[in-house]
Amino acid sequence: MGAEAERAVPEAEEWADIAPDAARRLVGAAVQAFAERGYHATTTRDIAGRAGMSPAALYIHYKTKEELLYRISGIGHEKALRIMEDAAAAGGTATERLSGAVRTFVRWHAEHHTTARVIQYELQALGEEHYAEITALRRRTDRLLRQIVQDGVDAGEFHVADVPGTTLAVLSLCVDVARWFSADGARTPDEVGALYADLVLRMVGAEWAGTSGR
Amino acid sequence: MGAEAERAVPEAEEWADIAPDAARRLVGAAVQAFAERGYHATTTRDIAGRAGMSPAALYIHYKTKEELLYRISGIGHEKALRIMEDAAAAGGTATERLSGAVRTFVRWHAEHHTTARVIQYELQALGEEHYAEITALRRRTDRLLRQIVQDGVDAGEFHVADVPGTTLAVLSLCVDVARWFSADGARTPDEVGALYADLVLRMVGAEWAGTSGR
DNA sequence: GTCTATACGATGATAGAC
DNA sequence: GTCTATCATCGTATAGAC
Repeated sequence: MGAEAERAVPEAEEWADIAPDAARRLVGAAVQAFAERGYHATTTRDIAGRAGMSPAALYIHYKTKEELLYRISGIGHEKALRIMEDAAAAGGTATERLSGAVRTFVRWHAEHHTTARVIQYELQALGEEHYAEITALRRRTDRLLRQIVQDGVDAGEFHVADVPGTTLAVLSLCVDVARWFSADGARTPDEVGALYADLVLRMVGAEWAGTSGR
Repeated sequence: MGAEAERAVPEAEEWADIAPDAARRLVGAAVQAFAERGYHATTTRDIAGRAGMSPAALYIHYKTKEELLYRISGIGHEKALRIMEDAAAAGGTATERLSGAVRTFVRWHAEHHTTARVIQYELQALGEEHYAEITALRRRTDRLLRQIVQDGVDAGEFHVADVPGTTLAVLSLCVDVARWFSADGARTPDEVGALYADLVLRMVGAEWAGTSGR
């Protein structure tokens, strides 16, 4: 990476691989608008306007408004899944893997809260087929996390009575960061990630959990 | 309560104090529609249709579609606040009060997940003034929960490094139940409430937390 | 209070010039 | 590829009869 590109806005490089330039600008504009007002409250005119184009220009690059949401959702969910995959495949104890997974997953949801808010809370606006496709990605993420928790239980590191229920709660907790996180809030994405990793280790009854608060 | 009124649908009595009958039916229809599709994707025609009325009939009872959301949001948030107030005012240790608060709060969000989904996830559709009013109710709920946590820390029952952050996480966790809970899922509202009460006690490092899983 | 009919602005999407 | 102009439709809300 060139040292001169300091990227004040994380979103700037988030869609770097989308070409041409106009298509990328449209995605960026749509993410912002969808996150602010919601999919249905956002007009194609608004999206095009933010991208510096006429309303018609949008349809050169995307067939419908829904396709725009679908693209955003796909890329976002693949990124979230990748994070979970990497954490699950990492070495170390279940405790270390769970801690890493939560820290990274939460940090991404905080850092990219605009994108995350769209992919997590505008799902229902997807068409039926697209919705099913995205749901499959979500289930894979859930399975990976559940396996880490199960590994910890099997190894005697965690103490969890209801593994699926606890996993669901953990995922719900982490995802919901996208809803309340604000860039000008009191906490950095790093700090939230660290806090949440600690909280989740407590939730699963990890042996050494809670040390930091004791 | 009469033994013959078995209420298969919890929503049926949720708006019991709204009169006249048509206004109540409209609120019920709006809650269902808003929860299913979201506020902006719901048309006034849809709401009126579900309530068995013509589109115009809606405007006899509510000035705008937004007012309908505002009424729903107000009643729902007041109920949620009441739950938290009762739990905070209850006797017993901080551990008992936190456990009770979470169990009841979560049970309500599961049992009334349709209403809860609307009041928690369609907030942004409110007008500016209404939004501010509702936000005030939300802040009171947050303060009450935070005080319980702080009490537990002060009493040495809890071990929490970051009280506001942990409280935020707990509230986020509990509220998000409304998003994923389904009446035909594997768990009853009671079960979810019990699970979450346990998880939250672990999150705050309550002295005896985690017993059930160990 | 409810209905039918309708005003009227906004919206997703397209046509055709450049 | 982008723009201007425009279409067809939908959506909120109102008017006026009953």
